[in-house]
Amino acid sequence: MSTSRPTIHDVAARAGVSKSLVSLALRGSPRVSEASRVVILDAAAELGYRPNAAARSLAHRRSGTIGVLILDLHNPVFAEILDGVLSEVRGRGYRTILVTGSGDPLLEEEETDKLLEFQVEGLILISHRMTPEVLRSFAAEVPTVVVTRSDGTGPRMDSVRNDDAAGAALAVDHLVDLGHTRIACLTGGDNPVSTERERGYLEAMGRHGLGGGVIVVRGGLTDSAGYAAAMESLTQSPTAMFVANDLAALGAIAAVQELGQRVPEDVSVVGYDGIALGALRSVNLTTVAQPLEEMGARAARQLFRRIGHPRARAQHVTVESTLAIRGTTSVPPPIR
Amino acid sequence: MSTSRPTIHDVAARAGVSKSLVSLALRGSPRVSEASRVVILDAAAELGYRPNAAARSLAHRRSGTIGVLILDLHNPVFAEILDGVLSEVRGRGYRTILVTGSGDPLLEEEETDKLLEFQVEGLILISHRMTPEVLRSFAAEVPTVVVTRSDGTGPRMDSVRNDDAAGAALAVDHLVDLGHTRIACLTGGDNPVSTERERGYLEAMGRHGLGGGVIVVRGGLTDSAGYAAAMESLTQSPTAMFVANDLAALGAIAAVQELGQRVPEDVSVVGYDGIALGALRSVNLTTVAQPLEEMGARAARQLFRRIGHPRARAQHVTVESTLAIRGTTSVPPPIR
DNA sequence: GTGAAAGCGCTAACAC
DNA sequence: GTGTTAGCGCTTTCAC
Repeated sequence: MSTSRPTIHDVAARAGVSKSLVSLALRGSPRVSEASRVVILDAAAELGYRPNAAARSLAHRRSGTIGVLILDLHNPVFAEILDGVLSEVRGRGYRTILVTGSGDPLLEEEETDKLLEFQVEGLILISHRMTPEVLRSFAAEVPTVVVTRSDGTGPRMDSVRNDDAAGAALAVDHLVDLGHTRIACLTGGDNPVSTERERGYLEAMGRHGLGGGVIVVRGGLTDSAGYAAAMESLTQSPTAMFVANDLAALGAIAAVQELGQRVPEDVSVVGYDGIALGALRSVNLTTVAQPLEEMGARAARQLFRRIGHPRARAQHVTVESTLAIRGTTSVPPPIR
Repeated sequence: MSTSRPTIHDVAARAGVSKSLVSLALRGSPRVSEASRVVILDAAAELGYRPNAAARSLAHRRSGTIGVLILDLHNPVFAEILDGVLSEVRGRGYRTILVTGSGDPLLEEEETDKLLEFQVEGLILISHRMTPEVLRSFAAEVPTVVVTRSDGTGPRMDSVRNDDAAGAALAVDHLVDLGHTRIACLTGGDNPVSTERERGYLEAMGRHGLGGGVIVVRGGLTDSAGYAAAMESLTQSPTAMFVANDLAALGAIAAVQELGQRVPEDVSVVGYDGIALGALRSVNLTTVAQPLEEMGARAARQLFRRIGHPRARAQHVTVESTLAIRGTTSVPPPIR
């Protein structure tokens, strides 16, 4: 019954010792005699004793947990970053509490609030959508690392990101190299990451003397948003598309094919992120690939560094993204 | 500073009232005068007071959280089930703690242990891999709902699943209807769900008089496992494949195409799960679709029912899966 | 080695 | 309405 979970007190009674000795024994203190250790551990096992994390956290004044906020469980990109985080966190004896805010700034703030109520000792925010002020107020309370953005700078706040504008330029350069000039940009909407990618596209187009022929269509970061944006962009007959992320790029490919055109023969498509799914031969998506797991692992390492030294200088890491040239890009079709 | 977070005591001092009144005011009790209410709320805001969940949980003797274990963040199927769970949980004033065990029974047990240490009031296990005994021991401590399996039955344990064998039969029937006889089954490995799907395949094949021509290849539940299994199965020239899940089916399609064959003209492919990605036109995967969100929502509802009535009879729900006929299946190629 | 006692931040009677 | 008091389950001095 959850109404009567055995406590340290019950264990002590059964073992015929004091509460404090049980506490010591349970945490493997060397100052406990072998005899009592055995008795206590046996009693605990027989009773099915399970420590109460709330009580421990209260008494110990540290929770031994870190909180992770992720944008959206549907996008595999976050699962891959999270893998990196978890592999670093495990083994340090910390546990992770995971929440999602689904891209809603208010919900995200609420969820992060709850994380702090749990007394997490650190925060990793993966693609959050909160305002800089909100972010700063969290970072003032607890060590914080922001992944995929660097906008919110401030004390006690580190970041890990890639250079989205530079990544976008890689994509555009590749398409221009292939001979494309009518290159559409399907944006990811109003969020810093997408805005940067769009800016990188615009700058690169300008650099190539194509600033007059840009095609920008507002989209989103999901497959269906990519589908819709691609449909809209196709009225302007681009020969190539640079899409805000891989998921949307998959949607864009669907749209192209649905209109009876082929990828890449009629329309080339480049995504962004480098999700594992894109590397599958049936998908074979050309994309700007971020080192996702590494980003997660670095974020976790930075966090523990800061938990150790709360007053350390802010550290902002920019990782290198690379162009993964696969099967969805080729030379443009002959002029029609 | 996390070393000096303001407590209810600080708020009381600043507002010039007692701790208990602060506690009452903060939880919106009507027995607090408007005047003190304002003073207290102001003081709390000025101090940046944030309640300590551990302390509240300890005093209140309920944590207000439920724990969810999911198999794998990489498979979108779990994100979709989780959507259903979260939409039910939110609004009931409960919070959710999410952990993953990555399919490792020991890790899963550890993670679930931690969930219980957090004093979660209920457990939703989505595709766990733990043994029935372990499962039962958890369910004995806390209301538990198992999703996608029903094997572990016992008191205080509900379940939501689909009939995997029946679903597999839908797939085989469809392929046989189209005229296929050389139908391979790419299994998902040694786990109850995959085993059931394989059994359904074998039974359906037998029912159609094809029991002598079964082709079973051991695979897994990831895209790369599907790819490898498909490669292996193709040495036996099947005209159709029933694959353990959608993710693996995507891998299988990649393999078929890589060998220069077309889907569905040369080889038909049927998946299982009904992930949103499969509905995309560029993917257009024929599959046995489970009502994923609904499964999550029902699991949450069952859990709250049981939290309310811990001794209620176990409730095992089987939801209806349907065949989504899309673009990866067609009649077999003419005999070569 | 072991136990008694104080206290972590909060809630919940019960007085006043 | 408001304050006092006694815990919730655990850790942690500090005696012995």
